Amino acid sequence: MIRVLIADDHPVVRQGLRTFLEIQEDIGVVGEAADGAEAVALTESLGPDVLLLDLRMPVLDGLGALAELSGRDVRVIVLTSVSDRGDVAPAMRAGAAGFLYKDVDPAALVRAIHAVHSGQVLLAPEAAEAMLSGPAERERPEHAVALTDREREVLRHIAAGRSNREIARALVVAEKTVKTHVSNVLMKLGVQDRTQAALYAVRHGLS
Amino acid sequence: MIRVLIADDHPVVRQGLRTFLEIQEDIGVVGEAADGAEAVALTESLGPDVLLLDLRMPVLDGLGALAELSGRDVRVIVLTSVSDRGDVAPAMRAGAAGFLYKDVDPAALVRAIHAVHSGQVLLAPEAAEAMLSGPAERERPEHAVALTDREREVLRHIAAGRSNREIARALVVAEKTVKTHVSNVLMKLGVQDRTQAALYAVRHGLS
DNA sequence: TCGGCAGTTGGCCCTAGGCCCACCGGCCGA
DNA sequence: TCGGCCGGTGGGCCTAGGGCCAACTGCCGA
Repeated sequence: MIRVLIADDHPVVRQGLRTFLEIQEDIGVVGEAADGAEAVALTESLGPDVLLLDLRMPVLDGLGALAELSGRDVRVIVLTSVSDRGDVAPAMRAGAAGFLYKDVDPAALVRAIHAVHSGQVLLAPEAAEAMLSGPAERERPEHAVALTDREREVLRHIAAGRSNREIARALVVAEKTVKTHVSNVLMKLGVQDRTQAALYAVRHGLS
Repeated sequence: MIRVLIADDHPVVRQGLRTFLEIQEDIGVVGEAADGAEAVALTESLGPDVLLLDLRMPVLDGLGALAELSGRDVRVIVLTSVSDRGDVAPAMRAGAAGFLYKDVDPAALVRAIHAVHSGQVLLAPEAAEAMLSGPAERERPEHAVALTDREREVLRHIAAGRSNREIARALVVAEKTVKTHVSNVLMKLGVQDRTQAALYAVRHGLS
């Protein structure tokens, strides 16, 4: 009997998975978590064999949960609806044993649970491709994100770890001007702070 | 019915695999090849769905056969007895959809054939590890830098772009505690702020 | 037993960072 | 000509971040 914990912020998804998995002979659902932190806590208290883990969740996202669970005796299958190539390698590196998308055939999901439970690692085709092409084959979302030349320049400096003051000195403008550009960059990238912007730049080859 | 071709230079192995696979309901063995070149030729003439391919074979080895079969409509599972990490990435890059060792549990092999036939990619644990550690077998300067376990954990969260408050929530400690760890991490890494620490972590494979 | 290490937490404080308002001038296409 | 875009700048303000002090507990080896 493989004990499975389901972590997804959508109750419908959790219910659907639970219903389907519990009609399997040798799979039992031991619990459900609605966010990453709860997933970690329940993993510790319930001791599941396999954790089905969404990536986009509140409080603590899937990658954060993976980091917390590093070293734990649980096999994690990432089950995500978002096809972001940039998620695959970090998730696998953080310890995921499977990376599947939510459109996976249910029979294939059951097989994946077995495979992963037996120690193997399993990837959806797109995820495998993302892993194989590696970090070099990055999208260039600056074309999609529409940063101005100046904003791009400021982002490069952020991604080099510089402070606003240092950037202002380098560009020979007021620090206030840099702050304006930084705010615009953060807004356009949809991130909260410069650290996330720097990570974004590195991950998307903007640095 | 999944049509399988078996390529291995040992008759006993071929016979054993054929016997076992043919008692499966939905798997049929369409042929056996004793070397890489024969594997390629039979793949072309018999059109199997899945090829079980040994790596160490005469005439043309497994990697060579993979290169020859590139673009063909066949899913290849490498089944090798040799645990050579250096074989994994080249095989996967050459188009293998699975990488297993000959000590694989027979039930797991059947599942692997199904998974691979459905388009997924599946790796034995050791093979997955070889893929993840990658060619850039980076130094792990955390050993040189001497971060404590907790500091390393906090650094991972920083490198995921989280705020002190978020990290505190995730680790179930006071924000003040996180700030202390962050300060220690910054000092030990010799950086000024969290952005630089995050970049350091990413660059040195600590994330 | 004692000292060092790790983890935790508090008080205090300063400033870098980021948001919200506003304005200016130059350029360019409708 | 006018409006939008871009780059530049200022005022004001709040808080997240980080440094500097301190203290406590538990663990473990000398």
